[in-house]
Amino acid sequence: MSARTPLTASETDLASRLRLIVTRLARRLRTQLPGELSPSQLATLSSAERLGPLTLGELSTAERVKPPTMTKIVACLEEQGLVSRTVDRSDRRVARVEATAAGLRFLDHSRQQKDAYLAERLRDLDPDDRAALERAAGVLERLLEDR
Amino acid sequence: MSARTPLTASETDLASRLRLIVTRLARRLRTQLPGELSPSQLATLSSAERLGPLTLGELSTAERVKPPTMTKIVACLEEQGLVSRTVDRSDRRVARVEATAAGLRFLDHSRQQKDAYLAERLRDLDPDDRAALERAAGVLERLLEDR
DNA sequence: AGGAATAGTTCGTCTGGCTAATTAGTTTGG
DNA sequence: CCAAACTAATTAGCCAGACGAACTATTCCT
Repeated sequence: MSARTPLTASETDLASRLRLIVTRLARRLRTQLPGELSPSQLATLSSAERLGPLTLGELSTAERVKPPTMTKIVACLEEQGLVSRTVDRSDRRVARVEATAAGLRFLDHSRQQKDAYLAERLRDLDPDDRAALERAAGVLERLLEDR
Repeated sequence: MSARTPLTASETDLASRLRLIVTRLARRLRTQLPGELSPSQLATLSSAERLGPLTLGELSTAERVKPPTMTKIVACLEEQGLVSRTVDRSDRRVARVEATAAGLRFLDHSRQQKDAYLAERLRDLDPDDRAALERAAGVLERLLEDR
């Protein structure tokens, strides 16, 4: 976490370009879909799907949210039938949260909508611009992997 | 805005990879720096800098926020000495908001911090991975332009 | 068995956004 | 030329989402 040697100008320059791009594009994707679920509800639903059945505690650390908040988020998702809770049989303190079929449908639909926005713009690119994005996507995916 | 021909699988696939990358990275950048200014305060300060002296009304449309909200945001920034307000001489209803020297320093500092997170990770990449990102940055910048 | 630890919830509060109504200043039609 | 209509900003009151502290229920440990 500590700096080893000072960062070069080209390093910080690329970093700040990427930061601007990422934050602006994310904002645009977010505002694209004034969904019926709050951002953290949607994110929680998505985590529940990606990471399989999770306890409330696991969900709250994954979403970087405090336990009381997660309690409310999950309660709301459950009311709408998008997730189900099942108490662990061997430890009845914990409850596992899982996306329901309706939850999966909802996620799928909302992703399609968001993807459509991007895809619509991507289709206008010439092949080697697109290839550049494919390449960068791989690099960034690896970069996001290791913590 | 309407679809011309159905999107191909590779188009939507790249779109959804990019969407995931962008939303996750944005989230990480956001939570990275639990700054002393709220997101919209920071964004407002930044707009005030980028777009020169702006009226409250202009700021509130730029930030997609309602006028009363902008009143509060600006009041808070002014209290901290990061922006200044000057009433228009010819129309005394409007007030123009401008970043002060302290505001500029603050922005500069906070940008450096945010960039540091990314830059730290970018420095571990081999040259052609970095080149791929440079290339992609250009493509995405253009893509964000036309809207 | 009984105390410490753990998962989740409840309660009260704070923050940041909104709408509706208000104030102050400007423009315009009769 | 002045009253009505309009406009910029503010004030007041409300709501949603997040938080910390305290509480309940359950399990673990000796």
